[in-house]
Amino acid sequence: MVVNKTSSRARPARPSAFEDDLFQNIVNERHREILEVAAALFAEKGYAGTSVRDIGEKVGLLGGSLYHYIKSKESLFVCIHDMALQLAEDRIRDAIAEKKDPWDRLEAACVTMLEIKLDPDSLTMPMINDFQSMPVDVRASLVVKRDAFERIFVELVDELPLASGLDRGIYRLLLLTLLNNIGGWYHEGGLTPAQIARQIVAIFRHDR
Amino acid sequence: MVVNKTSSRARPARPSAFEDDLFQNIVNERHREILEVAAALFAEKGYAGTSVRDIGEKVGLLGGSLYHYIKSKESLFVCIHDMALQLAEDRIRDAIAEKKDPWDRLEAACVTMLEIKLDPDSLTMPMINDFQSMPVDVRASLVVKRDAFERIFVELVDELPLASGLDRGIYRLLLLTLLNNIGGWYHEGGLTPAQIARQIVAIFRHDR
DNA sequence: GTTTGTGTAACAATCGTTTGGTACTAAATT
DNA sequence: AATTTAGTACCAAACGATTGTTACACAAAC
Repeated sequence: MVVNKTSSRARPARPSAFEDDLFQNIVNERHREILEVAAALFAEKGYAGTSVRDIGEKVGLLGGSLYHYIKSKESLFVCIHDMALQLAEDRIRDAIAEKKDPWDRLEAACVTMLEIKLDPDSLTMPMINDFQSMPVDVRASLVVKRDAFERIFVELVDELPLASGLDRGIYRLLLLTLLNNIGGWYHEGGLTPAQIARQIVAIFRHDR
Repeated sequence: MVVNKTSSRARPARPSAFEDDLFQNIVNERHREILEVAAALFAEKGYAGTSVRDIGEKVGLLGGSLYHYIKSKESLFVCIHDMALQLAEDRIRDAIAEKKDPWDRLEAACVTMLEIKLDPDSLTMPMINDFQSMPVDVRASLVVKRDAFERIFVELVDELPLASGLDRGIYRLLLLTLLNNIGGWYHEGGLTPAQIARQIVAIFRHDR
């Protein structure tokens, strides 16, 4: 039948949805795809280095068409960033809840953190460090949220029976710097995120 | 005197230079200024986030006029990057030459490295991690040179009487990750670069 | 009179974003 | 059951701004 001469575009706006579930899924599907693709691109090429058209191409849309789903490129980044932080915080709190020993808890947190940050196809990956090319006001708000997230590690480090002579402030700062920047050289095929995390904790372990 | 009606532009191309030294200096002065300003901007806003006109404005030139000194924005970055690495390597080799004890040598290297990377007005500062928004081929060549530079630390780590159970490969990778990314949060007024470096070595110190 | 430094002005490309229209579906109205 | 209405998902095309870069003119110094 000649019915679909124009089928190359114009995917059905909605599926045959008697059930609201499916409809919801389709909508969220696209939203989620955009978030994930954008997250991956931001992580790979930075915020300034990623164009809206780049994102569109990877989802199969024109750049302009993205604006049906997003308010602006900036808001898209902020959204991704916030979701990533929230998801990470939840997963980490979950992981440390079952542990009692302070060093075990720190290790669990580090392992989870790295697994999140190094997961190549997850929107949680790009808890990007790319605040650089951001407008200053946005950057400020991002930093605030990041700081809030990192308070988990304040608690964890405070629990530690840490060797005297080590300042807990810089200790935590250094640990987070490490966790945040493994992504710069990590590639699949070498050590697993968990193995790396355990090496980190091994180095940072200085008992009182 | 009305002599300088047009003085807002057209600074004398050369000073009254009987001596070649001075002439050389002036030429290099401009060159160096451009290198430094560009370095600072790249470090602050990233490569993609810094425009040629941004750089020009900070040196007091129009964007187009910069092309009297540079071949392209890309080559400017590469040039800065290479000079920074060379300078850093020299200074670090210098600093460790006088030390004998392996841990002392590592500490000297770390202190020097951080002093270089955290010096706000030095073109050595931006041994930037911003390879992200770079064309892939350029990125590859930058990584090669960076790897060459970091071989200093391969030697230093190999010398260490390191506690067994610690893999020297990741150990070095983690140490460098740390040194390379302090710039993300460092600001003057807190600990000095040297103090931070010593804290790092204190944490990384695990004798056999 | 050539060389060196700079401004002016433009180039094509790309940027984020907006507008307007088209294909389509789901629900409402007839 | 047929037709209108509403609304979604998308493309096509353009918008003004900004990007890296070049061509050309002019002024000062040699």
